[in-house]
Amino acid sequence: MGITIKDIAKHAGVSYSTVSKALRDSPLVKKPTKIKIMKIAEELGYQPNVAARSLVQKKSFTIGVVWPSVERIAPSILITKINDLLEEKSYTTLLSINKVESAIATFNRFQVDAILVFGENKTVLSDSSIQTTVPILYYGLKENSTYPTIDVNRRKAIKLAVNYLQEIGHKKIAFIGDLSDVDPLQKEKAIGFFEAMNVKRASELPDLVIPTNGLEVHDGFHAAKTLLSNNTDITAIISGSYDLTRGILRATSELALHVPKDLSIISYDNIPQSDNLEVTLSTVGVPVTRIAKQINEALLSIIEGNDIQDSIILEPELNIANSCAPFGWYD
Amino acid sequence: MGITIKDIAKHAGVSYSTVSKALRDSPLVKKPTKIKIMKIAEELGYQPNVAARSLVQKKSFTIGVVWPSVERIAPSILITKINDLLEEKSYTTLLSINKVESAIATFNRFQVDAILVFGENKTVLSDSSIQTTVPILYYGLKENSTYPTIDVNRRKAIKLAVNYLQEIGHKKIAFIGDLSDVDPLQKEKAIGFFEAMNVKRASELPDLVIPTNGLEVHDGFHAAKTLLSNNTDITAIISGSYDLTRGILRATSELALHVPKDLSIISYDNIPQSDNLEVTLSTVGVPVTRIAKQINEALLSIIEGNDIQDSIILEPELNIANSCAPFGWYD
DNA sequence: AAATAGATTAACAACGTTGTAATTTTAATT
DNA sequence: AATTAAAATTACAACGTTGTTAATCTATTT
Repeated sequence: MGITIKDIAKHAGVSYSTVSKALRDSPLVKKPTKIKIMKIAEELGYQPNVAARSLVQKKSFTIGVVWPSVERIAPSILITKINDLLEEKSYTTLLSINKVESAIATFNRFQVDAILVFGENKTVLSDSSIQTTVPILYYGLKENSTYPTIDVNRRKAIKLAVNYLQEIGHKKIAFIGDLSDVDPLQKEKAIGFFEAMNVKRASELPDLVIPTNGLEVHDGFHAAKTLLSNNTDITAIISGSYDLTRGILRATSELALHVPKDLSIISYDNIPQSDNLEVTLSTVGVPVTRIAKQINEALLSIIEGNDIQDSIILEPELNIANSCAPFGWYD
Repeated sequence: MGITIKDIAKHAGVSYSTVSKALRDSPLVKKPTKIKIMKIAEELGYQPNVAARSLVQKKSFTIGVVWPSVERIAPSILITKINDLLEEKSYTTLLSINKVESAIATFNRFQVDAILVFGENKTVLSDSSIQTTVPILYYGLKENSTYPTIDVNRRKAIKLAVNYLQEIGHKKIAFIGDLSDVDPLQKEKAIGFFEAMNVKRASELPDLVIPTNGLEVHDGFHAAKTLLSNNTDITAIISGSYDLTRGILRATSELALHVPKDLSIISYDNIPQSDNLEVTLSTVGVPVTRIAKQINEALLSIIEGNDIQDSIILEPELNIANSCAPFGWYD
């Protein structure tokens, strides 16, 4: 069907091994022949056959990404970034939306060079259920997995936020986030809040912890409305995600509350601000670009066969912008 | 690295061609040997090498999906469905989030059996920029493409909704949707509304057409709030998407309006209702399961080499549930 | 002009699998 | 027990590519 190097060889009147070398710009072939061959390849619309190539090279220059939930928005920005970085190194990423085990099996059959698994909130899978000869990297919470993992210290992130707000004088600090048991990633954030506030559980701070049932904009909107109509003495809010924060801002503007004059907000997530919100957000978290870079490096490294140090926890940073101000600043 | 059929052959004391046949359950090998071989394969954790297989079979049992925007939620449900259907036929789907041209090139190198391109709102690409020997199927609006395309008659869908509402006595019918020029798919819906209402453009129905700047829940929420606080005589709303509808319902409940008593709603999109909204929605559109089935069939068909009739427009259907009622029904 | 080193090109095995043709084993018939 | 047909197994080429080794060409030196 497709054009092969043999077709090109015939057209060019050379052997097909010369064509192979020419196309990969080997120094073993003379410039003029190289140019001639490349031109013919171009004309014929030649596309190298990965199957054949990876069969002999045992390399496909492809990274398989296990992406069990296409529906989440947050990780999308991250995967796009990672994709771009890998493209620079002439790697291609391919996503699978199948169940983790079967996605990994598929990628093994395809002999991808590495597999990146996005830690799923629901399924924490045991290593034993996985069969792979391709190296695997996890992104997300490490539970009982022994595969190398990259994760963010979410707990510390929220603590940073609490501590900062306390330093600048805030006393009544609320937390809006998803506390549901199913998502360990979200739970980490809540625990960070509890620890920073010196309590053990949500019930000890009934007025300050507003659980949402998701991470969408309207979840934040509703939580904020509930919170702010009952508790007028709250001076600062920590939000569990970027989308929640957008909802919170929507609520404040509806209640005619000015940020940061009437209310300080620090948001988890450190993604480039796409929407034009009324204020630039103070955030806490690891910038996606940094996460992407780390994952990229780790991927490249495990491909080389260098076992990376088993687990990398990225430390969050605090970014102060215009959504928070010292307590009493405007009085 | 990986286990090959030759390894299995050695363990089983048979030739590797027997192993190949045994693993594909060929009638050419005796049952006992077959069983023995399969057990060994299982034990060794054998994974067939797609590269080698597709090299000789010229088939990879894989469908490449060009997925330029991982961030959209609506198509996610669809692709998940398609994935499931194809899995039944032992096909695997792999997504690429690269630019259309380069995604198609990648899939050609991988010798996938077919490529499914999700029509992107922004890029309407010309055929000439595409180099492919793998058959392509488009989902979405057909512009100047000559590739086979499957699309939904969005214009007619909205008309159906308008006509039905008129039949049951509604006069003041509003439309909430994205009218921005960048997305031809959304524009089609608006045109459907204009045509059904016998006007040429939005400006002729200033109070009845509420443009949103997106298709998210809060876009619907805001549009509905604007609409309903200015116009108390509106008796029915047609919504451009499922998410918008969710926002609209949020607004009505906040304004203490009862659906369908005070307001009838018909929503575009026909997806299985996951959230538990207060009412079951009357919808207009093509059920995702039907779209998925069509795409699935078309894909399988073009793989067989049967050129499908160039373009398939799916006709929408009206589903009446509890979110709309005849005008004056409750008086 | 012959010899030789260096540059360029060609030949060919290998990768893991499948399909076909060839061979061996088994069972049935005489 | 010898023949034969059927069943089961094996051998081997092929898929498109790469890397290594072998062959040829070119230019330089004598």
